[in-house]
Amino acid sequence: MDIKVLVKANFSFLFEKALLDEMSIVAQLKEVKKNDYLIDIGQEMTFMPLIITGAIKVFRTDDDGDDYILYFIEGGDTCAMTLNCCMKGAKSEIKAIAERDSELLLIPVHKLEDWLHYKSWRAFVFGSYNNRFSEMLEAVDSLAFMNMNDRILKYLKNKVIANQSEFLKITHNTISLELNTSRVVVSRILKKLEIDGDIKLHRNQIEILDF
Amino acid sequence: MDIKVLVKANFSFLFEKALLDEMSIVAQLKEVKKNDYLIDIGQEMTFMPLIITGAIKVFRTDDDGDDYILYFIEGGDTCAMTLNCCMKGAKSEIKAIAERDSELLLIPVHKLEDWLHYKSWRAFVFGSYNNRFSEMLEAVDSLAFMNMNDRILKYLKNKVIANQSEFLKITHNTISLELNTSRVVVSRILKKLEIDGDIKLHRNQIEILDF
DNA sequence: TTTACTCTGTAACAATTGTTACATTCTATT
DNA sequence: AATAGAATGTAACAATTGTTACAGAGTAAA
Repeated sequence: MDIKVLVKANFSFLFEKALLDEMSIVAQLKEVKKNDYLIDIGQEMTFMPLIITGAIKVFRTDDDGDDYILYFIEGGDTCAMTLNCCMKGAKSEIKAIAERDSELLLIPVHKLEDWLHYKSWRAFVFGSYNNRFSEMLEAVDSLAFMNMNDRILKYLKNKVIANQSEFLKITHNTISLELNTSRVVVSRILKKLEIDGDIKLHRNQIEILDF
Repeated sequence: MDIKVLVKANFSFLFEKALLDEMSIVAQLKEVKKNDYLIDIGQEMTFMPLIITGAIKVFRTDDDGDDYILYFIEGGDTCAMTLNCCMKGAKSEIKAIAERDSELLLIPVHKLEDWLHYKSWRAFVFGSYNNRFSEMLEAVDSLAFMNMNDRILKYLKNKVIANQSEFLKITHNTISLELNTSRVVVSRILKKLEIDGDIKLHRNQIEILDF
């Protein structure tokens, strides 16, 4: 599809005309499949991704390779980490994986600063920072104040939003890896959630009921 | 003391001359005492604080009033949450308390955007966002990957830096409140850290040894 | 010095989370 | 259909963290 049409269709409510035009020239489309890596810890960012369709999940990883999911990013948004890295040419502190098949618009990093004279771009950049910040706070809230039961339920609900479906194609093991706990703990709690009527368990699939 | 002198003395290595001049005109000095509140959750920001001397600690609070410390901010920096809030006129998502007697420079919020045409200001604002982001990631790391023992030790070491002293005037109970655990757990672990030779315990004071 | 209060130490126990082990069920492939 | 592998269920136990209870030490104020 034509980039110009894509940009206009997806971002005309966000950005002013002149910026849309500039964007059409430099942006390139990238299509990724579910579970494709977008960026890993230590890698350098060369592009800033704007999400057109789909969803991305963002992880923190420790020295042992253990992961913890921070948040999902959905259509019309970007990754503040990119902003972070692009600004100082630093290396990524997170890793990002496609939660499902997604379309991204890639913007060369230097444009990030070039475009700050556009009011709409400034609003977008700062807005993205703020959204990401709020999500980081949510992540801290979960870890600092909630028990495993509630954390898993919250995780599942966020996943419903990211996938726009109450039928989640996911295994207990994957959940345990994304929340940095063990598969047995996840199975135990999911069974409890099912008994409590919050979810319904199937093989490779969890149905979220109380939504 | 004269604001102009203060601004120049503390920020001339950060900002260009024209900006320093503007800052001298609109900034006002605020001195706060240890444990003074700077901002609480739900409050609106009216000023953006730049820290001249001292240190600020930033907390997340849940619905039950339980706190969890996110990070310390030291001299020459600002609170990205302020940036966050100032930008959209939103209410604070965090609370901030003086870790020790501190001097702040208060900048009216609308200047934040006005000054974005200064290259040095843009660098400062984005740099602050990035620093805060990194510290949020550190907070998540602690919660997601570390046990209580290591979290307490890390907390103490950060406190040493914020206070520029290995002799921390603090009670076990205060630590438990800032890390959202219980006093007994803290006492138990501190005793272990003392046996391990990491710290030395005194009444109302903890000495950090392995620094 | 007595009193009241805060701070610290510690034991005993409870609750939550993590680990090991193994059985069963489902699915894809041969 | 037989087989192998993945996914789930669950029991038994371990480790970590949280709670309750109480004793004793230090400190400030009467």
